[in-house]
Amino acid sequence: MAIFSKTCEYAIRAVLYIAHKSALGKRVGIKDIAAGIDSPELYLAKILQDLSRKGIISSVKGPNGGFYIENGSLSKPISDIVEAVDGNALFYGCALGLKQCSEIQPCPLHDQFKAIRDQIKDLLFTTTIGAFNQELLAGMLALKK
Amino acid sequence: MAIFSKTCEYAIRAVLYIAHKSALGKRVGIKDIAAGIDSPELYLAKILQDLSRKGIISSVKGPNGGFYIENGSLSKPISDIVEAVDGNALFYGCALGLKQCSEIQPCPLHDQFKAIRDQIKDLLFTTTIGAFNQELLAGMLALKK
DNA sequence: ACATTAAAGGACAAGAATATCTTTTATTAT
DNA sequence: ATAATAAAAGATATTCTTGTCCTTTAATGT
Ligand code: FES
Ligand code: FES
Repeated sequence: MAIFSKTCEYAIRAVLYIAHKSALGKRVGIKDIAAGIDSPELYLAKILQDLSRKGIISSVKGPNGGFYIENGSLSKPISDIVEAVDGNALFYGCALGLKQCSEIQPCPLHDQFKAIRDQIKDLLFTTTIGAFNQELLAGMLALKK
Repeated sequence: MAIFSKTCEYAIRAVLYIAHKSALGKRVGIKDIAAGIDSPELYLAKILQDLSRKGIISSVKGPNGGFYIENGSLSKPISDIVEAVDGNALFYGCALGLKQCSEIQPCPLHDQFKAIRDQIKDLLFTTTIGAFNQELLAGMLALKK
């Protein structure tokens, strides 16, 4: 098992793709994005519809339409995407699936896992959607397989 | 999404349950285990069959039969269970689902994620199945919801 | 030997995640 | 106004995960 669902992996890659194109004032169509991140086009369309409804990305229909990200949204954390798609189990859930993670009745992995989980939170809560724009434009980071 | 599959959560909880009972020389039946870790009995039976085939736990049929763990196996790492059930994507896979995690064509989260992934590996590779036996016997750790 | 017990094995069912297809709605350019 | 474009929406298909049921096999005690 990976750390994110496949849907969430597509979502993050797509949002980062849109973000760096969007920083240039360009809107991008679903075909472009799907090709850019190597994902099934029609499935990705569903995911982006959802992110659009949730206000993480924006879109316009019609000619020259497409997806884009408000400048203000570039400073939103990656965790917003994760939470929208996978929920917050990764941030607050018990590693071993107990109903709730608790200090009082901890599971065997609790102490060590909590430290790791805090770092995952830290990574996702403090890294913004726009953080990689330069490196993405420079081609130093990959979004496709 | 949680960090382990539900199947893997059941597997780890069950193995730890068997381990601490087993340290007392007791074998435990599937009913006992399922009640002890709060899991669907028949599904758990399938999971334990699999772990038994893979040599992580042992079993005997018939009266006074049940599951147990060889003393030697108590020193096996938890990662053996995870790998048997969820594979090794968590240890070696790319956070964003790229075909392979690479230093040369890293995904945006690579640098930071690698550090976290290394800690997950460290936790699971160095923590043994038997490590929690005392605390489990003392009732200081929980395995059920 | 025989009956009883408990896991192993195979088949099936329900649900969720992933993926595709078709129609509708909004926007733009002519 | 009209035609063309592109996302939204709704419906359906496929695959994987999770869960259950039923029969078989192996071990034990009498
Ligand atoms: S109780 Fe399991 S991680 Fe906290
Ligand atoms: S390339 Fe994505 S985690 Fe290494």
